[in-house]
Amino acid sequence: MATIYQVSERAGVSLATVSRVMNGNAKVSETTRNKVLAAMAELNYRPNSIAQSLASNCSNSVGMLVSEVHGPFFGEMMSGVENELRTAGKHVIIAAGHSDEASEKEAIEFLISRKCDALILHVDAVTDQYLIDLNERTPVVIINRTIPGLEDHCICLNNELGGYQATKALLDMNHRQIAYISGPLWKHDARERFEGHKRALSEFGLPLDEALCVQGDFHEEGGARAMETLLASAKPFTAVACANDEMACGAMNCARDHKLDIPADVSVMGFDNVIMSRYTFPHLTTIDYPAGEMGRMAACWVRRQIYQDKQVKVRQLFEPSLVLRDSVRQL
Amino acid sequence: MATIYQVSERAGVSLATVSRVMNGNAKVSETTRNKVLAAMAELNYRPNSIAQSLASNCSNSVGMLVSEVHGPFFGEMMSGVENELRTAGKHVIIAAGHSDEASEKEAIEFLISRKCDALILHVDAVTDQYLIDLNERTPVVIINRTIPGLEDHCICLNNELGGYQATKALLDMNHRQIAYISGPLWKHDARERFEGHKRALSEFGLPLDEALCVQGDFHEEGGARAMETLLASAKPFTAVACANDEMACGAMNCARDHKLDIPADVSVMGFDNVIMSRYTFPHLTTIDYPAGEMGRMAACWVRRQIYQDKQVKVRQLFEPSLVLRDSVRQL
DNA sequence: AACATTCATGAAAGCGCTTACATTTTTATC
DNA sequence: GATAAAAATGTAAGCGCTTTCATGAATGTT
Repeated sequence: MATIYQVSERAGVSLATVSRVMNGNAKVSETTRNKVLAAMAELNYRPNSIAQSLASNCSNSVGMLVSEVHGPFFGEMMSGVENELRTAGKHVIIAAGHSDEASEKEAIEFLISRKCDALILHVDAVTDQYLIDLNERTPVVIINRTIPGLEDHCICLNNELGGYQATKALLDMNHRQIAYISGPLWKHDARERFEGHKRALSEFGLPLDEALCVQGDFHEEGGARAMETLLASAKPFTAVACANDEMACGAMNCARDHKLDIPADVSVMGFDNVIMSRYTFPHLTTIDYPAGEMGRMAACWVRRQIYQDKQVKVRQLFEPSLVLRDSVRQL
Repeated sequence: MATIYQVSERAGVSLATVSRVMNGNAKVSETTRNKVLAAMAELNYRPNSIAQSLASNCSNSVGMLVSEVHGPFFGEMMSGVENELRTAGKHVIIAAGHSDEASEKEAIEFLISRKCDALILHVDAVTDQYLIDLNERTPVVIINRTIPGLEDHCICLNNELGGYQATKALLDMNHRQIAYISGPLWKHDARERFEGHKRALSEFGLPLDEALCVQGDFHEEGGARAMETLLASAKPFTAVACANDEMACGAMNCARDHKLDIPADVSVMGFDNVIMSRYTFPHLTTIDYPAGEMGRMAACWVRRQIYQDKQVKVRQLFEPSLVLRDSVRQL
């Protein structure tokens, strides 16, 4: 592997000059630039990115922490990040936090030890204060969470609005007895979505019926279990809004096991518009969460704020939107 | 950030000694080791991994190339890799190849420029020879493809066997008119699965009916289109084996649009046992592809062969297995 | 006690770049 | 053509580690 020194020798110039033509940040005469370029080509020179990083104190890498590397949701997000960052010549180091505080912190330390220039985080378990302190150590951009004092580092979906839209859609289709399967309420997004649900109800002058609200776990099993609970309670309902698509699937399966037809007997609303929701039967009516685009924006944030690429525009707030499919019917 | 120099100063020893206690590869007396450890702790010292990489010529990073970062299949695989590698203190750089030759090559060059110690590749578009040459430049482990001459670098699923199992299962349930929706036949895995299908048929003394074989694209749309073609051809069939789950979903949707009940009117067999297959209606009977485990094994290969961790065992050949659910019925 | 071994440590030369500063060359100005 | 200013290039000091080789201390041997 050729080094910058051999290039400089061959081109008959100094190291510094070669470095200059590589980085294009200082004037080099047309003649010498061509000599250098020619030497590079002849030697098939590739700069050693590690040496560059050490000398420039910039690793050109950004860490990304997600709850789980698998899972449709994060796939889209990582895909958006990878795409955007690679076109900028940066690379993504992936780590999983498993929604567990110790594990999230450990993953973050790992990424820091890797000298990432910035961290893109989708974390649940860690506190706001931790993130604020972390940001002092290394720049951070946070997806799907608003941290007071760090607002300009957050790429968010209006979860409350999504929760509202979901229940509003049900209400607009004349449902009045609407059950709700929430996510784990210690997660802010779960709470926000639930808030939206309540707002929609109250807008229609309906009280929140505690007996129709059950907490799930954002997974299929939890959705099924929650549905079981709802069905057992004997409280009648015509529709159930779920805080994510996986739980909606669980709920649908459970309902089917009880010989209920969807949507004839009960309508089901999801949230996230995960790929899978197009494959369920019936196809799930849900709220779109633009995860890929939000990932991309997190990457844009990094390009702009860390790599000083002021060309790229960043959008921080995203709006969910209703996706009508077949699991909800008009009453 | 403290450097090794400051640690050595504080501990009253030389740089070399500090380096020795860090790496544990040379004898250091208990006394000095403790002094150094203490100094490290006091200074909250973290070695600079970039400097380590430059000096040791080992980046501790491994590149992983998948077709798409999203997609359930690759999520599992990346998850397996990430897990295994992180416990070994290495990191994963992710890139997407989009099943396109130019794009795959570009991604590989990108990973190489990042000085990855090894590359884990899931590629379709690139030739065997390219991979053989590539392996001379940088160690490569290949998932889901057998390269002649590079067999010991391959982590494979017996796709032919999977194809066989799928059709055999259908035959065992007394289906005799079995349609087949293949993947794009320029992909080896698609070809292999198809071969398995043929073997099962011939084992039962059945001829391959060309009119019942149609080529799909491994995506939902292609599955739907293929089913449309099959239905239009007016050739009767009682079951359809699909080369992956996504196409099976497309086929099921198409069948449903034609008022056919699954599995009463037509049985559908998938392949891959992607997460989604548990959410479809009816739940898809399919062939399990242990993608997560195979990813993990690729990582183990790297640990063993590249990082010389002879503790870890590597398994290179994986067997698919039948997952019985609800989309296939006994005749 | 003299010598050979072994063990622990230190000195210093890289690894392949970037960049501040110094020097030389070119261009502009009168 | 002399001088100043600007532009191009070179010199060399890092960046924070690893590792070879040399040195000195401790131990063993007779």
